Amino acid sequence: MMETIRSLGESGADLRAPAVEEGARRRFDRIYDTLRMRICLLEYQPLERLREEDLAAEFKVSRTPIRRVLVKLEAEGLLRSVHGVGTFVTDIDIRGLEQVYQLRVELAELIGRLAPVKPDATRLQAFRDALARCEVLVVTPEPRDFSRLNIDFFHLLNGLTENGPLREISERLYFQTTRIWLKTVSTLNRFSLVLHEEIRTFHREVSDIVAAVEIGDLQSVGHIRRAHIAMSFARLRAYSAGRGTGEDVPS
Amino acid sequence: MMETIRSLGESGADLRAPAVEEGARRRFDRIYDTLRMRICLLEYQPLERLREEDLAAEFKVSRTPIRRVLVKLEAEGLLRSVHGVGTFVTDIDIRGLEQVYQLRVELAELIGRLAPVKPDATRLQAFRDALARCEVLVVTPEPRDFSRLNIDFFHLLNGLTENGPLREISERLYFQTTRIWLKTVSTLNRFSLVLHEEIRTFHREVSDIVAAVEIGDLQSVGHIRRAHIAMSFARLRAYSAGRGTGEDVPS
DNA sequence: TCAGGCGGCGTTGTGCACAACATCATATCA
DNA sequence: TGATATGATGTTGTGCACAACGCCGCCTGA
Repeated sequence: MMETIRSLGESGADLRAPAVEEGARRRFDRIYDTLRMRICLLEYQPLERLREEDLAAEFKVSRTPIRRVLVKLEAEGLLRSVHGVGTFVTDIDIRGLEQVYQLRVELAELIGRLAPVKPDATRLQAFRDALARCEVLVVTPEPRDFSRLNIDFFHLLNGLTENGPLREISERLYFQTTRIWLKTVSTLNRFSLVLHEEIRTFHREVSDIVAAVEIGDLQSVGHIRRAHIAMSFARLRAYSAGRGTGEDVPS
Repeated sequence: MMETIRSLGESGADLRAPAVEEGARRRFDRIYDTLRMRICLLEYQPLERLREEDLAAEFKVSRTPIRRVLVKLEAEGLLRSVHGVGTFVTDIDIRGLEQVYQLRVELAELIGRLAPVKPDATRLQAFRDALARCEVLVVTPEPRDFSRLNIDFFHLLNGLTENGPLREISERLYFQTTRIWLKTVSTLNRFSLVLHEEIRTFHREVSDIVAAVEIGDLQSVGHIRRAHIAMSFARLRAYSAGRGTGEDVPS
């Protein structure tokens, strides 16, 4: 979409500068991606306050372009600015989280049904690489690497549909939920135990999905994913219900 | 969601000023809603250029708050700013439009399945009012009134689910498609004929849906709506395929 | 006659100073 | 002592001047 506008002047200008100097749009995207990733990886925790001036100093720009990024992140539902008070990372209660998960469950199935793309050799190899990374994680659990693999794997799956709007929406909802999931799990006192279990579960999911991708059955990919997202939320709810009890945990 | 943040300082401040003077956020929303409605009603046509300074003059503010609104509209996919050139209303080709429609078809059914709300007396009356407005339109077709009724009826339907994220996404996709639909139809030389037919079709849809709402069968509402959205796109595609031929049209 | 460069013009992007606003500590009075 | 007003302080929102950028007409040379 938007081909007509893109042809107005971007196609020739994007490749002019090799990689070193960046235009306004490139800088904007860079800051936006950085901040969104920080929010998603809990470097900025929910309810944490961000100061425009600090960000401006860090990225070596004035407040103005920072504010542009913050406005977009606010439109995506990740931030909330309050005049005279501050800009805060949003939080979602269990009820709101359930709504987002319900939607993600349905959307997961759509990826296999709406404009699925037959994965080429490169993409297939990327899936196998993800599976390999997953197997490493099972042996040596690491929260941060797990989060990154989770994000990367999500993007791989998202690339299985050519429906652009579906991709955008799935990505948005994913970024909304994964950080809350991570936050809830990381505050458990059984954290390392739960993490290990979650990684093993994730490993099973990746195995199943990669197997389905190998034979080109994208519909099954959707069904597998749907089931895992639903179960993931069910476990999350169970975790937060029994939060802090630490029942039958040795250490 | 975001209860914790809302309690930081908004709840008390919103009701302090009765209605006459407006804070920053209120002004922002007003300008945003105005521009979005203009885009949706084709007051700003696709590919049309908007000048920040003109908008600033019209709304009696500087370019700064205008730019905030434009950034948000760009994030929603309705605008596209190009440095040194201008800000343009986006256009969607038939392929992109099909993707959005495919998604809307699926989402329509979800409204009846995810957190449906039993409509109260007030809401029910609103549905009956919409049906009445529709019956007036069948007699006296009017493009603008039809667009408004279409938007209002969409919001009524969207209110039938309590799933906030689903509402947001449906609304976003609706605003993306309805203006392209209107643009395509209005450029036909059989315009008035097609409009009349579309209004009659819409009248049948509203009748069916209101009947389903009356007996509280929201699942059926979703199914009816799904069918009508799909057929609407099929007709749209047929229109643009036979655009300008004017076959078997008397006048 | 035409190809290529170059400079004016209009638009969006940026930096900076100040206004508007919310919060909190302090003072002041009953 | 307590409650209320009030100013200090820090934050986001706004206005304005200028920079960066793209487009287009003109000019120059072959």
